[in-house]
Amino acid sequence: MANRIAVALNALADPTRRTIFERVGAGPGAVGEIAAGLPVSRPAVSQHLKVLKEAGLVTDTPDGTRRVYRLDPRGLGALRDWLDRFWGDQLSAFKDFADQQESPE
Amino acid sequence: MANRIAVALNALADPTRRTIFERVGAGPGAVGEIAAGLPVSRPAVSQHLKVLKEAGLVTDTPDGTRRVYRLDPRGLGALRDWLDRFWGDQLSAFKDFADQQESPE
DNA sequence: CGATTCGGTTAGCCATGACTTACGGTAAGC
DNA sequence: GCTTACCGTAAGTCATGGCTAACCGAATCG
Repeated sequence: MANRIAVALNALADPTRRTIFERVGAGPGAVGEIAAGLPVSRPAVSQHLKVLKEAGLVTDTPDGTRRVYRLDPRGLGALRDWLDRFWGDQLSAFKDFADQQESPE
Repeated sequence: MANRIAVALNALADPTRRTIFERVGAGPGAVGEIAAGLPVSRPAVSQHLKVLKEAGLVTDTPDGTRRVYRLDPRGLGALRDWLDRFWGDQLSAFKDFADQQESPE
């Protein structure tokens, strides 16, 4: 369970992979289509999609020789649940304090 | 703005750093206290805390020679907002489909 | 069935970053 | 003031992983 979070966070840590993920989030697409709008090669995109798939963040659907990728709500949901675990007492207590200090770099 | 997300996700991607983050989430503590319960050296923890701090995930408060770290709601909030952006039409539409298929590996 | 297109896989190179050891700096205690 | 405790920083080493180039498999079309 905790491992699920680890894999998901690790997957979203890479900038290129995050770009691919957001691209898929904007609408389903094939590997070639996604790679066309990126500065990396198609195999690189394929590798990234594999990582995202194993992280439960995207799913693939064969369509002839093509392969359409779309978002997978499972990974997103797990991440969200994990984040919500930190909305505890001390956090909301500190929230007021932080809102006042608000140091704009 | 998008950079804020990048830094936060990158910070949480490392297992050791995520352990430290969860430890801080369980309650404020000094560097030595946190390092005592981990298999890595104290400087390593210090470096990780620096990354977490720059990511807006924790804040530090001097207390004599000690330095107490606690959670920072800003980073968490930014991450949550970013995640919520993916709860769009296609995702909720796919949600039903996914619930039925539910392939338990 | 041969040619084409699309995608996943492998091998290898190279940059990033996590870790330890050693050091310097500051605040409390005798 | 001198020692002790606590922490951050610098330098250096080593493993992880992202990228490309080349190859192989599968499905469509003539």
